Amino acid sequence: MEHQLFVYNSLSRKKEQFIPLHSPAVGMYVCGPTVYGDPHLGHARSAITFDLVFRYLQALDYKVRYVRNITDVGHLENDADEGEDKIAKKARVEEIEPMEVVQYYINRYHQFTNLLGVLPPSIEPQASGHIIEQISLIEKILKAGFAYESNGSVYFDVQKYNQQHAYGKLSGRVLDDLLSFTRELDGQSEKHSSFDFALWKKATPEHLMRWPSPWSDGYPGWHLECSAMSAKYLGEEFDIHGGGMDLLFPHHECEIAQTVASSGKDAVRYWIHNNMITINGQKMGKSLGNYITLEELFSGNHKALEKAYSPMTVRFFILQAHYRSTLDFSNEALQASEKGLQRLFAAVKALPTLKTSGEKSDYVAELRQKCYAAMNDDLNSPILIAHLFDGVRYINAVKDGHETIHAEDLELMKEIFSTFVDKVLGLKDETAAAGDSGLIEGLVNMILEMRMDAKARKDFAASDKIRNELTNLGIEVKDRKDGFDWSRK
RNA sequence: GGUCGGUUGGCCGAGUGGCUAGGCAGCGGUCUGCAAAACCGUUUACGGCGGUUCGAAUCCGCCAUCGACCUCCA
Repeated sequence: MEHQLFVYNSLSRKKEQFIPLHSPAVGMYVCGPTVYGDPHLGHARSAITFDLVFRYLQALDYKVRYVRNITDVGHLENDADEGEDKIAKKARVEEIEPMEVVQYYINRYHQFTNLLGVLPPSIEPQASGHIIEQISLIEKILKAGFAYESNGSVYFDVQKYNQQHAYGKLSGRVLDDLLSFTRELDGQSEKHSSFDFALWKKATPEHLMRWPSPWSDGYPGWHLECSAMSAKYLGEEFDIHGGGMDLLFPHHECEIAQTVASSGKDAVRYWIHNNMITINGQKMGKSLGNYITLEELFSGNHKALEKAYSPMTVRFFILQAHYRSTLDFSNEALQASEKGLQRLFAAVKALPTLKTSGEKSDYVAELRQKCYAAMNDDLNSPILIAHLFDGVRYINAVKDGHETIHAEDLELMKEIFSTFVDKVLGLKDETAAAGDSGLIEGLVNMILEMRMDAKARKDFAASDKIRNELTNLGIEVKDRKDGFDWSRK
């Protein structure tokens, strides 16, 4: 590979050069949503972060198998492996089948991530479709002696595991410290220790989602699906595992323990975690009740929203921050992104119309290098965007005749914008996309030509009337020295 | 209490031992019948206190403060 990509590995807490196990093939597993609620801004950040990784790896000519799971079973409502399954609860409350809940929210998730320009993963496995794999993994862990059965349920024996391996190495935790601070078990629990976690849970009689197993009719523990499905589709060892930072502990820590316990080795080479979205400095989350769903965001129908924000505005807003930083939500920030994105696309639209002349310059080639350098440095999309805005300034200067661009440089500039704006950042011009745009374009151009004639006659009453009418129809007109530009709002 | 991470100009948000991202907003100007856009210029920030250094916002220490995780959360 021509470029040296460095990514921050949560395990080593350092930026490391990314070297795939089997280049040019890359295996990436990302924790997807638990489908019991509408997707919100936090889901968008995770989806977009790993979409960026997916896209950039492909731009570097890697062949990526991107697996993103759907959690549709086993994710419990409360702590200590004692609560109700989230999806089962939703189904009970709404008096529908659990799988109806699952399907509904999968559809919603796909609908909204699609609007956000998130590419579908290569494989999107569901936990409920991989019960056999999960049971077989439990058997391996039992056989290796790192789990025990208790009243029809199976638990992972964290303390035993910790005697031979380092439990907590991903999140920087020390088991003894954890144990000394945690509350005592009440003696009723099936677990030997509070940090043991469920691999298999025996279903209560009223529990709807249940499968037969050697231990009981029941269902798998939440952490298990990722270990089982990543191994199935990416092998015992693979390159990247991603997810939100809030999954680092205990979810990913447990995954590591399960994998090491069953196979004796670590599966994941690079752990990548995206940071949270905050609102008024506080994490946006379901449990805090301060989250904004994507539907609300796109419609503006939420008390915290001054207006609706388009999917691309949201995507751009998220990409303007580095994925490992918290990103604070505010109307002001979203509106700044909205304006900035318009400026970016105005330049993209101007690009094919630029007149070429003058000498070749190093500027464009250097710009291209800077863009790659930004992405190679732990996928620094905000720096990439800053460089692209440099390019925007240059494009505008050429457009206004203050600067010249050689034909070869123009081609290179087009390539840069196509690669980075379209392919890597995945930004699409929403205003341009319409099925009948050909007809509309023709009509608007015709009307604006007539307005030009009116202007030439100094009939400003007519020309202003045309402009006002078009503005009312959502078409913004911008006069130029030698003609006009227009765009749909 | 433990672990980790922030604290940057009006707002968002990068980065860095010396060359002072970027976006948005503001101000002044160019252009324009007007408007918008664009362009040019402009406002020069890094929580506090010490230390290291020729030089620190960037490294170290202490303090303050905010947050994340330690229960489910992207």
